[in-house]
Amino acid sequence: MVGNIEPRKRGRQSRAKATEDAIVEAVARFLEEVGLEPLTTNKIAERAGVSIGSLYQYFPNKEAILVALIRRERSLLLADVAAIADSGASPQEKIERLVGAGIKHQFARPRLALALEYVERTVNLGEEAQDLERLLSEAVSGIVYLQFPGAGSHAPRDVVAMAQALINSSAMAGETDLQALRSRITKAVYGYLG
Amino acid sequence: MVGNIEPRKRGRQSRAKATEDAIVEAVARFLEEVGLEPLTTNKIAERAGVSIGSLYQYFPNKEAILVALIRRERSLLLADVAAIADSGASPQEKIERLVGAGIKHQFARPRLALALEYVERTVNLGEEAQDLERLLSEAVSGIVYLQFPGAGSHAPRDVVAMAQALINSSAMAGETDLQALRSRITKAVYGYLG
DNA sequence: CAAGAATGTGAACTATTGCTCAGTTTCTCA
DNA sequence: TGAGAAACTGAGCAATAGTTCACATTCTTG
Repeated sequence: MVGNIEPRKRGRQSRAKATEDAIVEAVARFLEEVGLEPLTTNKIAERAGVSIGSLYQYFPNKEAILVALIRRERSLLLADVAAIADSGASPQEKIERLVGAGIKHQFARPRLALALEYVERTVNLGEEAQDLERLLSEAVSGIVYLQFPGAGSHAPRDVVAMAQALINSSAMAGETDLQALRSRITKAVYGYLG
Repeated sequence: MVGNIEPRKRGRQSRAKATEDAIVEAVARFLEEVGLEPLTTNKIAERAGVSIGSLYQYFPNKEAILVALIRRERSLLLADVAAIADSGASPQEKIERLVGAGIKHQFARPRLALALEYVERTVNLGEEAQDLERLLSEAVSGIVYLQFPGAGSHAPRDVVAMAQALINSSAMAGETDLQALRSRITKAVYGYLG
């Protein structure tokens, strides 16, 4: 299952793009509803409403589809985080918004976010997905050090881990009061950093 | 009446117990060194130095071995946590020790702890493993509310999630200064609760 | 020791996996 | 319109999965 993770063919027609998207989205839904272990290429194709042959026209193997999904999700989050970093808001405001972005992202598809958390550590992300991860990490670090210049070297990593854990825990418990969650996280983060 | 006056013939059980333990431990090592997805019953048997037939004499299927492993690990942690809860220490001291127990547990076998975190959410834990989980959760709740009687209803769950995330993050980054980690976690916990 | 119980063995079966490929359908555009 | 390009199809292949079972070995005990 190790190998090239690039699409075999660059889709030129919109039909191709739609098929590719359908495949990635099918994996997302399967991870949400069933799980990682029973995920097979044939089931992916079936859910996507596509033949198994088509699937392998767009992805060289199963892992590549997971990586594409990770890339898709990470891009969404990165866009929000980058916008916050580049905004003219105060450092404190940026941190607040960062927490909000994390909540929004994970609450959008909680089970998917949880499943991908494991997949990300398991799968060999390609260069592109690793770049996203790096950009994301740098953006967060920048914001954290802006507000807490004296924070330790693992502060950004820890803050992300903490927030992620709190959000997950809350989402899986079915909470809906996101304002309350947001203030709990902010409290924990400032307690840790300040 | 089979009043369970078990003679417990020495040799009769020790060989069987050793085989069962070897199987469970083989899974633990495989999860640490390789991962969940490539885990197969034949590989488990091979690592345990046992035939595949023997494996199925002790466990009805692969999942059951994972559950047995989870039970083993949870029991270790529960023993420590219960001892802390039953000790005569002050509430604050109990919280300190609780954090210490979490660190000790996850740092003992970090990769295993991480892998099991995912498995626990995936696999259907039996009644016995669920009981352990419940007891653990109750013990932690008791300690948390002792020190923070006014804490919200999800405080114990959140504190555990936070601490777990910080420890994981630290362990996977290869940190060794456990005292520093402990104080960081305590800070985050008190920041969140206080 | 003898004999039954407990424990251990591994070839082999079935189902399923990831994946291929020879061929068909649909689209594009001169 | 028709012919080449793009997209799609699905039966089927080799590999591997989980699991079974008929049999061998080792232990316990009268």
